[in-house]
Amino acid sequence: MAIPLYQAKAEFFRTLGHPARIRILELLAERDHAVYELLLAIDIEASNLSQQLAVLRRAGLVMQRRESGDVVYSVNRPEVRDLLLAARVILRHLIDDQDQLREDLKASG
Amino acid sequence: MAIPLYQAKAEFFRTLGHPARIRILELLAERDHAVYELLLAIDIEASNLSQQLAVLRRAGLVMQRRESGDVVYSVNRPEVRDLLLAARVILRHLIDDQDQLREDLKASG
DNA sequence: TTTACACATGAAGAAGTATTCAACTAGCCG
DNA sequence: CGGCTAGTTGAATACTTCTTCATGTGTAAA
Repeated sequence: MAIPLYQAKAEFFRTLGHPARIRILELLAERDHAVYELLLAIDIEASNLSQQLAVLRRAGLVMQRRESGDVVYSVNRPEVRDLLLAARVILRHLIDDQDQLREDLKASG
Repeated sequence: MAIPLYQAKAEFFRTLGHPARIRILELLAERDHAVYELLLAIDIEASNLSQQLAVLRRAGLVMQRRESGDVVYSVNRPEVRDLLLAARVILRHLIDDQDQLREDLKASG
């Protein structure tokens, strides 16, 4: 095996690099969700949702269980919440920067 | 414009989803580096390195300046460090989980 | 057991990203 | 200025990842 660590990191970030997977994680960070709930919230095809859930499962980020009829997913690593938060902070700054740039251009042009 | 936020987040994570870019950010999180230093540390072609630096620049994560002859890069958003740290923590757990699984398999098989 | 529903999987074409090569630009020194 | 070195860019091909569709599996109710 022995995958270099920086490659594992890159793979990990790529796992997060999809709009549907981000939404899934954010919903699951709030509380556990059944598949049909995710389906209602996310607006993609059922089979696509399954694929994305499979990606997250393979990465070890979420877990599946069966509960009185339907399949319920939960976040396996609570730290995911911290990560999403850290990302949100940076993104906020990046977007502010962009807005600032736009302002400056408007003012000078 | 008006890109949904979860899409911006996904894009942001994809920006980090490349081994070379991770290494660049980690090196720059430590201290500023000239391009030739990155080149020595990372072992990819110069033009490839430039491409990856361009990706990070476009994302607004790093900055370029010229300093007595050579081009020096620095991290634009100090919070990147927090993010990389949060990722490291999760990754550590994920890898531990995997190891544990391997152990269990070995013990039971 | 048969039917029905909810979810998962495999495979294939479409879409996106990486790596490489060749050509270009910016700054520096003779 | 002319040529040199360091870094960047664009474009082409190779590689990954997405999305969709057809099919498979599991559970529950009839």
